[in-house]
Amino acid sequence: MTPTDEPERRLSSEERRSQIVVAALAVFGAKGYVGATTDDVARAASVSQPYVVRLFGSKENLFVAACTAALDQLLAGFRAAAEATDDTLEHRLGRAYIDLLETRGLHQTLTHAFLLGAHPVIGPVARDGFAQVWEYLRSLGFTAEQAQGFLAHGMLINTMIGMRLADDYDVDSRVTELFDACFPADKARVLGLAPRVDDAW
Amino acid sequence: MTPTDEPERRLSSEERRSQIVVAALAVFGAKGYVGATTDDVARAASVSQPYVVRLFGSKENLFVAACTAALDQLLAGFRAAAEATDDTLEHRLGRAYIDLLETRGLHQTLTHAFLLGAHPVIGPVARDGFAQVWEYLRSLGFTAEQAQGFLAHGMLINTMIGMRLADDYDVDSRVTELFDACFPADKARVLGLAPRVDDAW
DNA sequence: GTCTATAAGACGATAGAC
DNA sequence: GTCTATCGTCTTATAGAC
Repeated sequence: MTPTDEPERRLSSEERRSQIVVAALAVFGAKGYVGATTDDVARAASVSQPYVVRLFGSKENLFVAACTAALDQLLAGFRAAAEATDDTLEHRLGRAYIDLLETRGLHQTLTHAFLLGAHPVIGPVARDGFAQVWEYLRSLGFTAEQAQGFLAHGMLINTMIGMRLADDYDVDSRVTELFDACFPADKARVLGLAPRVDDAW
Repeated sequence: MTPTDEPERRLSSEERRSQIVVAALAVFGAKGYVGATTDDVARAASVSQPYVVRLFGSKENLFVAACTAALDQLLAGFRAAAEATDDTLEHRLGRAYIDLLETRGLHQTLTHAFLLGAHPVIGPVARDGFAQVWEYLRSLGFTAEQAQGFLAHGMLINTMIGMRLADDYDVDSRVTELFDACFPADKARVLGLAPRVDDAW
């Protein structure tokens, strides 16, 4: 009988699903919902393209599943940070947000979803997900103004990550200044975690 | 001889180009670079699809042209606001940014470009455009922290517009609160100008 | 649970007429 | 300056074998 860590063993449907969702986040994050193909995702997950479609029913479902997974991870990260006691609550949450860069494509997949508000299926998912984050921040005691400032900073981070601005750090002095202003504390960590232009998805 | 305002007269190449760019901003803004087709743009501009390709050479060129036009309008709006004297400089620029919602799709086309940093052609265009805005703000006397806060707020606005969050205003109380926090002064104007879910592009 | 083969459609781009 | 017709490619999804 094959040991459970054997690489080529058959995986359970659930294992494959979450494995494919991880690949989907990276691919959708880099290329967007329409720009990424189900074949891109399949290759990144080392399975065949029809199997991806078979497991999720459609590309649309896969994207929604990826968004849901991203939001779950985001809220889980926030919850863990909220329970810690070092530093300010806002700083802890901010650090948690940056730590999530380790899940490649998470921020950008969500950002892509946020941009597709006119899409009949993705739009509602995006609005609902965003509202959940808003409500969670408010439930932690953030005032509306604090929550707004926190989210604004987050959206700027998303933009810089999406632009692959880290590639120009130290090369282009204008960008260096922006990074320094944005991440007074953990600039180094951001530069280490940020995806780069030639990162494969 | 036909008067110059005759609707069906032949337009000069330059006139058509800018007319198509206007249509492209609306379409790319709503559907994204890959999601929007050259035929979508052609229909929105009331010309044939091959003609759009003929005029711009490729869809990629058209998108870059749309981004350039968006950035030009943005900087022009900022420059005009900088020369006024009512209100704070930051408030004037903020109002100018919101006024640009009248050019349908401008903010979102730029945001889509910002998300495609990994794209070999669009990525550099996005990074360069963003850097131009950053430098302009700094040249106006904004400190790095002020410019960062201003841009962060702008990115949050982009997100709310992209999500079509205005559709839920007054219906969904969570969103109402966010809007109120974001636009203490000109909430009504934003709600009036923001694109909605069923806006045709 | 996973693959190969493939059908069906959509899209960007070219050719060529007017 | 603008259109119609069309080619070739890419992509999602289905059928069916193992």
